[in-house]
Amino acid sequence: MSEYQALVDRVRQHGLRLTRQRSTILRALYELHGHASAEKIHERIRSHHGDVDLSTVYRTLEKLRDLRILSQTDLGRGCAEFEVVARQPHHHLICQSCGRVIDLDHAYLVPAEQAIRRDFCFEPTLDHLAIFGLCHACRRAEAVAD
Amino acid sequence: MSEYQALVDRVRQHGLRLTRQRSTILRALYELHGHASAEKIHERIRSHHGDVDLSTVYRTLEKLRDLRILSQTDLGRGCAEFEVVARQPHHHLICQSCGRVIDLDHAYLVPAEQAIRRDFCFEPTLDHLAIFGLCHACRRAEAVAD
DNA sequence: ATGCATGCAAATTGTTTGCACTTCA
DNA sequence: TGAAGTGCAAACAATTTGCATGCAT
Repeated sequence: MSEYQALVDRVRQHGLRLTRQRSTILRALYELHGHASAEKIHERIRSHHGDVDLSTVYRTLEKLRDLRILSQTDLGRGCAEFEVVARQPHHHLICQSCGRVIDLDHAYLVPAEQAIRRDFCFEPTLDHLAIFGLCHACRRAEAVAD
Repeated sequence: MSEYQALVDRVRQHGLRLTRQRSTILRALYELHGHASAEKIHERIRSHHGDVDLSTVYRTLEKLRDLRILSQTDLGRGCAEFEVVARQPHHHLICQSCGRVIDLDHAYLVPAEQAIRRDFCFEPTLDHLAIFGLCHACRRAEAVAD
């Protein structure tokens, strides 16, 4: 079963109706693999599939996020970014200076995650964290400038 | 020397002009201790001090953030929140269901921070992280509902 | 005095909403 | 059939910008 099919099935299982718009949005999301803003998804659909109203895109993304089929993250680009929730959570290091995005394996956060769960009975949604900072290159550049 | 005076000095040290607006914004920020949105700061100023244009508030906050005098965080309330950077970093657990905010000591993130620095030569700005999830009470409520 | 800062008003951007119409289950 | 979903246009809210004027250094 394709990954796309699996997505469609999950939507169905939650009792959502499978409309043309929804399957198109899922397809676009799958094709864009990686994060995508509502706007980007909308564009992709306009250029590769039929058309779906932007407000429908927003409504659908919100619904899928609530069902935890998608994760929503703020990558510091001034808009929400969505992604299909992976079996394996993954995170991002975002350089505040050059904008570079580095993938970060979930293993780095497991200790913190466990401690938080243990000490606060708080279940963190750590499937897609954004950590801002300075990358190697920009750190250097800044050191020189000082 | 008061904390407020220290703030003013830091602004000066960075070569910024100390205008009436800027010192008012710093004062409001100090008085509000804790996070505050541009809007909230603006309101505080209107009710307790003279008046400063909202756009000036935005411009100032941006500048102070760039100088790392302030930290900017997205606490999921649909607007940016600012806070004077503390000597001691601190973080927040935010319940996606009820909106409750729980303080999280920096110690929880030290291992991750060190590993990231070591493995990626990436300097994370971990002075104010927001971790979303479900608090104890909401976890329970959800378990019952299922 | 000069250039950084401000106020004002208008523009932008991302997102949400009301409502009549459509469509899937 | 009936509730859930959609398109459209309009409303919103947060933030940004252009430009003439003002003030700290």
